Amino acid sequence: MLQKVKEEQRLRLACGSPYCSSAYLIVDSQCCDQHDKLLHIDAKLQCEIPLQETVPSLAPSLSESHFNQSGSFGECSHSSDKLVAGGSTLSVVTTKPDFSKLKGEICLDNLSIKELHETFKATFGRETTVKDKQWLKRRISMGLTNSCDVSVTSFIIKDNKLVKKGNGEISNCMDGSYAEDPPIGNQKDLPTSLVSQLDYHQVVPEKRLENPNLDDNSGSDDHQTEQRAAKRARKPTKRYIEELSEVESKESNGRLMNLAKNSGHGLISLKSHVRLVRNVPLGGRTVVTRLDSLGGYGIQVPCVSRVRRSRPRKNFMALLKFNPSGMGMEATVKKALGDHSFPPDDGKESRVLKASSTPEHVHHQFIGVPEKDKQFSVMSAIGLGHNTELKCINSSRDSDDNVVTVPTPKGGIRRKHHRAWTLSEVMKLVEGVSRYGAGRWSEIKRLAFASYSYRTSVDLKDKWRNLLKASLAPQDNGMNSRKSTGAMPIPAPILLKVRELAEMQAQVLPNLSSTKIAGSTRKNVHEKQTGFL
DNA sequence: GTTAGGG
DNA sequence: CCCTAAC
Repeated sequence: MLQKVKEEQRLRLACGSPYCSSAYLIVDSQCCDQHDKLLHIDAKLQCEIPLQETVPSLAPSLSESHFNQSGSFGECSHSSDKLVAGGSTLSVVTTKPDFSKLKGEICLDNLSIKELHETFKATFGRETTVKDKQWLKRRISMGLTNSCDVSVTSFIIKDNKLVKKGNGEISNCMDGSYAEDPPIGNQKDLPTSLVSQLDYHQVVPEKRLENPNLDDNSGSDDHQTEQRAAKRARKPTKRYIEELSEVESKESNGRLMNLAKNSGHGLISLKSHVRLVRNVPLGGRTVVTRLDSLGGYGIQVPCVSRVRRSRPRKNFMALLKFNPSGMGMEATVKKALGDHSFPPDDGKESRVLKASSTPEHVHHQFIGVPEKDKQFSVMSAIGLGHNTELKCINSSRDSDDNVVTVPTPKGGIRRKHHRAWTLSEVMKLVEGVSRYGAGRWSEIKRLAFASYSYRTSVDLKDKWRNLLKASLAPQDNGMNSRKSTGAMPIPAPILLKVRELAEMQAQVLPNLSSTKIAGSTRKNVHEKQTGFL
């Protein structure tokens, strides 16, 4: 009897976990209806509550439970339809569930807890003290499949290997489970509403099924502890924080609306799992920390309000470079630079005042539409066969390394503006790749891009990646795509060369030791090189 | 420090 | 272009 009580405690605690995992739970326990029943109790209690739009990843603050990190709710909830097939027993709403038939593991596996522990250890490399087979099995399954979606599949653990069972076996096991105890109620048409209510649980986190008499939550603690240990702690990246903050701000708005809507339905407070803890001004930037259940940890992560970094027009450099009368802009550029009076970075004032100063500062003010049109016409007039000509124009202006950087809170620096790749840069890159090979980015940077100090090797690599992508993508009409993207289109011949090079590189790279290339290929390279030299 | 890959 | 892991 004591065993039963213990079992029930654990189940209740488990089911009292965030409701976002309810659907998951209920599906997962198709073969063992323990969670099922309790969940149905929950569902019954929630019957009065109107349906709400679901808000994913909204978990109650109380329970940074292990289910939170099992995966996104959306991922798990898609299997809610399984509920229909599972044959729920909603009628069991008041009495204790009959755990007597839970003893036999029905279909998942036949391992004892001890064996499960061993498997767990083999999977996660550590011991566990959890005695909940359901939990153990799920953990192992998730660990072995790297997925939270074990609910839709049944598993057998054999010799530390995971064997997926087909759906047919699942239904078999359900037969075994439910046939003994035919559901009393009319469960077939229930699930629709039940599922909806389970969804709704997300926005009603406070409504819990908790029995004060069964306050021993050791099992739950165990679960949480194990779960925490199973997943490595990872400091959230700045981007994560930023983007999450963005989402949260939206979500909180929606939540407030929900709160207002529900105020008449006897609901207790809607406690969000995100609580702003304090505001700390930091370097002129307001940093808000909050309590977040990141990966199941109740830790505080900084929460910054994200300011969209606006980007200047992409093809500005190209436009400037291709402007035949571009020299006329120098005066205005200088003036603008003076007006902006930005701090000179590492003693490059002299360069700033040179004619080839960064135009990013001023392009909003000084670039007009007529110029743009003129430049496009110039480009098309030059055509693709006059690369050398383009290069002459560009190389005289591309040698500025006057990159505007902004310090990041972390101490690093970050370039402030996007700098469009010019055609000549692209050609240099292609040439460099053909000469030194894709992957030797630092070489290419040092030798072919010596004068382009604002292009890092990473930039080269990224650009090459994009070129590759562009070369493989179907080439459409240049005019249309140019207008839509705003970026300078890559001429087809260059894309062709990129593709050829990529093809070549794929063959060359595996045989890294051979410096010399096969005759035909080498000839090909030479042709490309002469084309750009 | 470089490179590869994801964001 | 940024960031990170991995080398």
